[in-house]
Amino acid sequence: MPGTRTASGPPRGVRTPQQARSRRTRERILQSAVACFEQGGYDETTTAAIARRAGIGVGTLYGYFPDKRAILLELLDGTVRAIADHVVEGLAPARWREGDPRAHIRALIEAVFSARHFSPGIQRILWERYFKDAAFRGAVLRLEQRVREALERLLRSYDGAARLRSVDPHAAAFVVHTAVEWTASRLVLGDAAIATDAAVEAATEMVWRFLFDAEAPA
Amino acid sequence: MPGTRTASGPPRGVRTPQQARSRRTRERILQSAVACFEQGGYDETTTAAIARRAGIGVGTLYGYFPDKRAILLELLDGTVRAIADHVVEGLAPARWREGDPRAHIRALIEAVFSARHFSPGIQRILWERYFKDAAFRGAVLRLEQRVREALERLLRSYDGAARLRSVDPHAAAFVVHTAVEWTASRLVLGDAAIATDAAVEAATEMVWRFLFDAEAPA
Amino acid sequence: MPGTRTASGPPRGVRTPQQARSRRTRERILQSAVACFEQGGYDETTTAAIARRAGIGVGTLYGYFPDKRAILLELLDGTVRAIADHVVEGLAPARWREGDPRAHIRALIEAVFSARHFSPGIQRILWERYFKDAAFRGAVLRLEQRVREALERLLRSYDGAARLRSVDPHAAAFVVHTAVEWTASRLVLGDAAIATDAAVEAATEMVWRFLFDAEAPA
Amino acid sequence: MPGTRTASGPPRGVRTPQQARSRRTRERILQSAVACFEQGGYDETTTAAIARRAGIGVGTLYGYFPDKRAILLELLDGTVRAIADHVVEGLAPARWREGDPRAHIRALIEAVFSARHFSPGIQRILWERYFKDAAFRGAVLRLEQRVREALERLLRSYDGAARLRSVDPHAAAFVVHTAVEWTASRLVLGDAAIATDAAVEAATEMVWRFLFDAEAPA
DNA sequence: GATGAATGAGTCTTCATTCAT
DNA sequence: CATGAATGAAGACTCATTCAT
Repeated sequence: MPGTRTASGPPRGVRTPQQARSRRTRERILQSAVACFEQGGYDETTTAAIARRAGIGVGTLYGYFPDKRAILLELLDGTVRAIADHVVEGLAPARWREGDPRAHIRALIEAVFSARHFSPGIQRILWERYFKDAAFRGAVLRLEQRVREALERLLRSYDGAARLRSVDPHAAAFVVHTAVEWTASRLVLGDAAIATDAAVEAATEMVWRFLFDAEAPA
Repeated sequence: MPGTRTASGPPRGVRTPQQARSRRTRERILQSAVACFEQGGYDETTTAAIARRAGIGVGTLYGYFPDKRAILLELLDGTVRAIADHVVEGLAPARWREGDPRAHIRALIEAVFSARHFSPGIQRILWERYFKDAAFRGAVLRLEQRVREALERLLRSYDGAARLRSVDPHAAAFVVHTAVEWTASRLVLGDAAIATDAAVEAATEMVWRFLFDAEAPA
Repeated sequence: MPGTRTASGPPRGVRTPQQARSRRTRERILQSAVACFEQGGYDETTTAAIARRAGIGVGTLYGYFPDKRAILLELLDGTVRAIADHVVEGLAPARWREGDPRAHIRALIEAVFSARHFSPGIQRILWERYFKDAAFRGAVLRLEQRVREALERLLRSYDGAARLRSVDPHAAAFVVHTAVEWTASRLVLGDAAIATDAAVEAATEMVWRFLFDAEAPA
Repeated sequence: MPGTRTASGPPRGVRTPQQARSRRTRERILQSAVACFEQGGYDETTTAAIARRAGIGVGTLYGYFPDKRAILLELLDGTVRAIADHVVEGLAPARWREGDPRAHIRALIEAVFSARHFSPGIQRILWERYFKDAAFRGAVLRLEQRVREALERLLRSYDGAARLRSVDPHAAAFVVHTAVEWTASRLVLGDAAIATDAAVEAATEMVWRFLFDAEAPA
């Protein structure tokens, strides 16, 4: 329940959005923040700039968020958590009972890539903050942890498969997750001259061969 | 004006010890910078702090480096470039003509992991700056590019191999490089509760199966 | 527009309860202000905090008082003026015609001490503002002036007394008033490890000996 | 030893004045601060204003003092502590062995009055902060405590005297000190239309009669 | 009359860089 | 060459007050 306060202190800028206008203002702030962050990075973006672009006063902004960082955290929830939730869902063992594992892998990787494509600027800020802000890093780590655990659970559920028998599911989950995450991030950030399709295909192949495939293509 | 000579240049004999001292001062600055950056991050470290720890005045520091960022760039050369050089060397096709590919892969991955282990603080700063400083990112990208190209060249030199025939070497190089790089980085930064050995093993297995292996383990 | 009447003014009967409610709201604001001021000081207390604690909106508060300072001024009238009035009354020469002067002195000092004890927080704010706000200082000075004048008048009415003959009544009034006022204030604020009784006794003795007594205690 | 630091942190603006120019700059800051504080009060004075009046940049100011409050504290030491030291000295029992007690009293009170006259603006700020800043209040209280204790010690050393026998020295010291302190302060601040001489005389008479005199003037 | 969202001027403080000594 | 005092632009955040609903 956001907005709930324990004691008696002042509401330190947590104008709970109950009215329509309020909600719209809040939304405008977030959108402005994304645009500013994308353009100039987090540190370089001033709260005044966010407010100006949102067409409001600085004070108003502080009525909705306790500080600059809170805006970023909110953005994280809206973006990264959504991706994580989707991936965790896609890793539910029940889904993998039927159908081709390779197709499943490809679908998931594709989802990750396209999700990250949605707001490349946020990706950049995400990693920028990750190394500078311990609390932020913690939040990201928790989300990643959920994904890794879901992946590990899936791998363990396949324990009959030949390839998986000889691999530590914990380490495998870590490596696979890390590989896909970073490939997607770097690609989205334009750090490589690779077509997205080709990258998805290569990543899929790598993961599939690692975890499932055992036959040489003719 | 003490030390001013009319037109003949400084005497040969005096110069050398000065240069030696100069080199030592430069070295002290770099060491101090590493320590400071590791402790508090790049942005949070003031040039005054670096100078103090190096036992010199701020002005002196600016006699050796044009600005704060130059120190970091220098550090990058000393750390990241060394790793890159080593990896590029290890990827020379000539070396892979004989011996077990899996052993080669493992050796390289191990080298990357242990190299990055050497100065985890620098790793952190490396990535922190990567997302904030375009020029810095460019420098890193150029180093990475060299590695990826070496890797791609190696893959192409194996064109007879069954597995590699069905994979785009460019994309494969990108995916493999990205996966190993990030796995090593995150591990070094303590972002995962995985033993280094297990991670190396898993990464090796993934890359090997992706690129070479075609038989199911008995 | 509910409640709008054409041209006849509001009905007599309805007004009174509104005024009563108004008075109650006003009272609530003052009480809230006292509590807030005591807790955190004047400057640190925000108008929003006062309103919240009073259970009303900020705008409403501004319907009852033109600004923050006006609330304080009102409080001053309710607290300090009451003390001053009481003391002035107690200094009326008519009262001192009969009875023991020492008993009178003691009674007055006691009254001052206990009055100030009533709301120590207000005492703190009183002096805090005194030095910061010229208008406020003026208001306090006027109240003090009345007390000093009453005291001076009393002293002059005693002009037969031996001790008083050799003292300038104006200066004496100032010194006595100032001494008692500050002793009471500092004590109430907990700035000294002295029992109130002991302080009252000492102050009484000092004033009495100064103004009246001429015999050494046996 | 000001400027001594325990651990390794940066010297947070404590440019220790060892060079002549440095000392002069420091002095200029303090003088400017006094002038600004006197003119507009502590809270209202911005660090920028102090710097401007001192003819230096803001940053320079922060090189000499960690923050605004430190400047005030320094001022306190230079002003109030000096008065306290002088008074404590004047209260040494040895000095009172010979000579007229009344003359001693008068001399001390005169000293207090004239000392406070020296920098009335500082007096105002002193009391302004006293009620707002707990640490500051603590510092003042400690100084006062020293004076009160010296006074109490003096009173106890007189234990043969008739008047003193019937008075609690602790309470008496508190009352006398408080009375003189506040009379001097209020007078210096121009809060009363009394000539300084008359006030000194009245205060002296009050204290003397309280503590020593037992005979009615003929 | 009540409300509370919006306002924005104003404050302290930091730090990379320069330059007179 | 070394030094470190001086600089001043820049930024996050607060809060008394207003006014549209």
